[in-house]
Amino acid sequence: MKLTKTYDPGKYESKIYDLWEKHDAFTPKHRGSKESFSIVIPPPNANGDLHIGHGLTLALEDIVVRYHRMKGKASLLLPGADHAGFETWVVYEKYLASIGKSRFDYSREELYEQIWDFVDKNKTNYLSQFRILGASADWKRYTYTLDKKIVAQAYKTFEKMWQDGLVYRDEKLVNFCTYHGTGFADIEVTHKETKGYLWYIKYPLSDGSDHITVATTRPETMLGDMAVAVHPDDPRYKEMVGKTVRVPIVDRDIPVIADDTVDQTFGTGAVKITPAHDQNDFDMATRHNLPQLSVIGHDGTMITPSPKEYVGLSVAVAREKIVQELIDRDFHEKREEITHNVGHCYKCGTVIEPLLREQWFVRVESLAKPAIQALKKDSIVFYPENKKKQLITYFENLRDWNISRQIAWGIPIPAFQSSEDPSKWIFDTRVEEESITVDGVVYHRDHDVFDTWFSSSSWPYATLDYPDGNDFKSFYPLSVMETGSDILYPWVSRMIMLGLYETREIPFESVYLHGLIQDEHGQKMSKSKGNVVNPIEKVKEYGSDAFRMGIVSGEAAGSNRPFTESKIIGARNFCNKLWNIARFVQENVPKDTDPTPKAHSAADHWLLSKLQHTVDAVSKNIESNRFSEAYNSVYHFVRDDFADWYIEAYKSESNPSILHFTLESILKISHPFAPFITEAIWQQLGWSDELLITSAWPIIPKANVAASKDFEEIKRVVIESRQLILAMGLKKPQIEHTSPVLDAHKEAIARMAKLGDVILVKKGRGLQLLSTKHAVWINVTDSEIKEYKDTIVLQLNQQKETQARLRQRLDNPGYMKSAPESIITQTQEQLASSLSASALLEKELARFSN
RNA sequence: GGGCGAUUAGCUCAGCUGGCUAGAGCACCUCGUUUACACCGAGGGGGUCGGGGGUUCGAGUCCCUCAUCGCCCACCA
Repeated sequence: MKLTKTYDPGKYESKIYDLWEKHDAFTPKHRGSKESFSIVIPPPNANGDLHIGHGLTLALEDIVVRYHRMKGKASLLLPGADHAGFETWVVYEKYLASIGKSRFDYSREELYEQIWDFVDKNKTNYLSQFRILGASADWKRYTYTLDKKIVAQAYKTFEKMWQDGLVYRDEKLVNFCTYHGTGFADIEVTHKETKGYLWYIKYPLSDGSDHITVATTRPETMLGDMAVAVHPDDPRYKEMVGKTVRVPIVDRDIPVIADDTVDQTFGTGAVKITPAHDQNDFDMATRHNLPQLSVIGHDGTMITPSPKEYVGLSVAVAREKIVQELIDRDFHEKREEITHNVGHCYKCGTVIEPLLREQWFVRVESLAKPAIQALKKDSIVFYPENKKKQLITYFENLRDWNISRQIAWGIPIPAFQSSEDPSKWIFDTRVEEESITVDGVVYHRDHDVFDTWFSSSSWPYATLDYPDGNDFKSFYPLSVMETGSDILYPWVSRMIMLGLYETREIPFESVYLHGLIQDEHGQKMSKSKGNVVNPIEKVKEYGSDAFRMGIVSGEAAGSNRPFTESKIIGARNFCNKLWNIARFVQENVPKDTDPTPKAHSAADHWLLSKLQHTVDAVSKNIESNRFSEAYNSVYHFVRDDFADWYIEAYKSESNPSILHFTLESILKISHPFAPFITEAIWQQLGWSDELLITSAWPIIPKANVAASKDFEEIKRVVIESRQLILAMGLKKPQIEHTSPVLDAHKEAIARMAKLGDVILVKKGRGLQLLSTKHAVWINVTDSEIKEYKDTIVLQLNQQKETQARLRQRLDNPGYMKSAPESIITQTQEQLASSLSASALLEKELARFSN
């Protein structure tokens, strides 16, 4: 079948994807290699549409997987979806609000059911988007984070930790969003520079002898103050340590304590301690055995034991009222403006309240230790490398991990509390029951659910049917974990810890972290700014292949990068180039052509050697995760070497076997980047019964070096002729030369440089070319050369400068002593060629000296 | 406060372990429709590689320092 004149992606893409699926091409199979290669896709939120970051993720992962598949390895790209606990919860709450309801209108069970259906309905969206982006994912292995096996794995992990004493229940400060009514892990809190006030408040000594002034940004928490702390060496307060002060308004006596974490230079050097509402104070209280007193509730309002007139007020209102009362009663000294960091809910922006709450915690120390060791031993390779060090630091400073979340959407925590002894909890997976009876005692289920990251931390092995599944044996540890650098801490860190804990192995051999895709001006994409780029729209506009190549071009591990539409356009144009090359080849390769490449001409040898370099470079760069470089190699080989030089030369010197072989090779090395168009061409050519996607990565026969150098000379003659023709305004001039090599390719040279004729002579006339080792003259008149004199002078000067620089280098004893021989030889050759060029130029000038 | 990174052509960025006469894409200028392609081809202009210092025969590349920008972490009340 003949190819149409232009490539229309919309006409081919979905058909090609169907073809792959029909042939089961995504199922991992060994094709000549015993090795396996595996990537599990970081599961996107099942409820949402894919964004540009997913586009990048899928492009990168699919490139690698397609490459290894063609290398003959059993290659797995495992797709999945995330129930995305809190993320989806927020979306659903918004939906409820839009229909005039709220979470308080339903029971937890009702909410869970509703959200399940809600997600199920939206899920199809992004599943089709995976296909549009060309992901060669094995759909038979598709996994959802609420699938039975994933939940079962989460319960197994929890149970194991329970038995190993790694989970415990404790009343600690948690980062609580009073709007969403749930706690967060430390990393889920966003700290923002916020303007506020620093209030100076007088706390009188109980004996009435004096007072201490404390500075605070949160006067309302003074209702829960349990101490005033000063630095032990602070001379201002030495006398007061051990005495008590009376908290204004509530008139409670609290001790003055000494603790060396107090900063003497901040505020007054005296700090009020509110253990129930500040992490720092909580830690200090623990050290000094102080009790905790909660005065703020989980809904963000003041609670008893605050004075009656404060109970029920929001924190902000209570703050104003307290300050006013302090002023009225003369406890207020002054107020300063201050900028400080305040934790906010990353979703709704509500100020996070540290509140006391009983939660499940994971003891991280014994989990982090093996992880640190593994990283220090370089068991996992990081791209970029520096992320490894950052992760080690993170592990070393990790606090215990709060895994309870107070939302309905998620995996219920399999723990039940004794109705007789509230401090007694048992592990049980009958979470569909509200309460259970064990040994005659009734137990009530914990209503909280797991932090999403807790269950998704087992993703690398739970998806592979750990511990007994075949997939686990074949594909674990994963070859690469490719994900966004923003989830290095919340996800990657935990997969490493839990992977080591459960499977005793690292979960993946390497980690590739991509940066954020920003808009064209380097701004973060966000709905409110209206600068969000939808990958699916770009695919519709330019084709899936163009999107992939455009998004990969310029990609470097770890760094953020602006979205550049022009790169996608460039890639689209490249697709068209591929298409038209194929058309040319199709028209010029007869049906019965022997596909074994047989190089005859200089161009043939040159092309094969370039192709070999390209295949090597592409392989090497993909294997070292340098995707942009790999793509560039393909791009330049196709455009520059094959299209601009070989095909042009081919029009005078044909060799169908090389054309056939090279096009096949081009389709193969382009396939990981542009899977659709390459397969479409492959199918249309009909040269092979197999699919391109499962064909073998090309092996290139060795080329003759001397012959391929001959073509380099031919190129030089052509290029310089073109330059002179344009610079001197010539029309189809002829060139004369003394070289049998050039003579053998005179038609190609004449055609490419648009020359009238290429003539073999004993001694030529006109202006001699500088860039080739052959003696070549472009046939121009003396008067034309004379007009060109200025340029000749310029060129001569440049050559002289070059020579001076090279001579200086060669005259330098240090250089001659230390530089490697190859570099010295190179310098000598450069000098020699510059000298011969300047000799020619001087000869010309001598002729026109007057 | 700590850590990490960036600063190279008008724009967006490559430049891996020091050898570069500093590259690419887009944009720009000139020329061109030769039967694959105008989603094209040929040619060209444009950078003292943020400033300063150092190591070296040699530095965009290594070290120090300053400046600017960005990101992450952190309990300065």
